[in-house]
Amino acid sequence: MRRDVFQAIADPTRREILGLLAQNPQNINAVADRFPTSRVAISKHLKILMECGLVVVQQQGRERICEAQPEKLQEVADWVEQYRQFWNEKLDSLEQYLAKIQNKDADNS
Amino acid sequence: MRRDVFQAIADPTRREILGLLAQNPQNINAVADRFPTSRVAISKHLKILMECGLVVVQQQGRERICEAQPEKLQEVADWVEQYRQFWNEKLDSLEQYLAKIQNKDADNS
DNA sequence: TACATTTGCAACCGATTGGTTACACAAACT
DNA sequence: AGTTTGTGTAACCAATCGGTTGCAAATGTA
Repeated sequence: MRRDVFQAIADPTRREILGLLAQNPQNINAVADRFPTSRVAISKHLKILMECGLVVVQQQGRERICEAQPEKLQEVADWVEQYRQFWNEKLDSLEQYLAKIQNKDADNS
Repeated sequence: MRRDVFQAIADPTRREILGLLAQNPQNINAVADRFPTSRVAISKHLKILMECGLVVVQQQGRERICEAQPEKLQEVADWVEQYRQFWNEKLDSLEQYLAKIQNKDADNS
């Protein structure tokens, strides 16, 4: 089952989990304790995050320490970035428009 | 029904639609013609993109011209950006590590 | 007026999603 | 040795998703 970063971060719980793990790595139960849902549900979310490389796990005895690996978010950043120019241009022309009508207003006053 | 930008861009077809509309605005049938799926399916995707503000529509007679409004991607950019420092730090320490073992290697040669 | 085009909406469908409970099992304490 | 702790897996469930077909309605055009 091929996992996709965009799909992984679509769920707000998974985004929150990534936030927690970025602050400090911790085992699965510790993560699950922070949410109202069951351990199994969180475990499934973690599995998805692992499958797309946003989280890595390190076995330590019976515990599995999960760590955030947000480099994979680069793919998302790149995709968004291609629209940056697009919306900056629109904002620029809006600014020019606003500047123009402000000047006009000043002329009329 | 509250739509969320993260959920909207999770689907590859919707990301592609946004790409098409960023190149040039066009009506719903024109978009649908670019995909192997039915018009209704594309129409549903467009509805989701509209509901979260990534696409705006302008009625023109019987046609509805769809236009990309990628400003809403700022929310995604902001979320990703908060992890930038995190992964830059990791890359930095990797670089330092690589530099270190390279020096060691040079010493040994 | 008759016809073609563009679109929305309702009903349906199979697959996926996010969740649950129940059970199993190895690692670590007492 | 017995018990607690951390985790995986299987079976199930309701809701959502991405897709379909069929029909209706409004706007253009011949």
